[in-house]
Amino acid sequence: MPTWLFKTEPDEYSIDDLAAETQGYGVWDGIRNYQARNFLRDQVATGDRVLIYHSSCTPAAIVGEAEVVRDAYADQSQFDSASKYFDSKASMEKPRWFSVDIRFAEKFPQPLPLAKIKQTAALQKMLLLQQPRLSVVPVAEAEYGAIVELTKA
DNA sequence: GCCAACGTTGGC
DNA sequence: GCCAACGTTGGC
Repeated sequence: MPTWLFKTEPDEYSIDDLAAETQGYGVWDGIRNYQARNFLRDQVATGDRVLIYHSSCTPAAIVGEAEVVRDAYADQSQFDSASKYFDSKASMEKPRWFSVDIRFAEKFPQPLPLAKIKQTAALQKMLLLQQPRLSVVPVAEAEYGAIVELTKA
């Protein structure tokens, strides 16, 4: 199964918020970047693993894992004029943005901070480092394995 | 809060 | 289709 890394600002929506979802899954919406959108829409699929990354906080870190439970569908927030994610150029017929649903899997005993990722030889080629502003990023199998090792207690 | 990097918008 | 201006991301 492919693995992804999704970024979120914990002040907005943290892995704890995901774990606390009473419906058993969280709606991953609000992605407003075309490259990230294309990954979500075209490649992210039910069953894929998702590493959850907390950004804009101290320390920025990979904090846990989730699983995709619903393939991409139109992000409802683009149609909501009251939402900060509203997009006047999007229509029901032609949605511009997509969301997926994910289910909390686990919180790592030891989060993996960005500084540590930068120091780890096996993780130097992570797209996370190459394209620091992308919020949905594929993770290579070997990288995933290295990350799992580093997040064990 | 600063600022570098980079994505988006819009006039021409 | 170029490119300047502007906005956003995100680490520090």
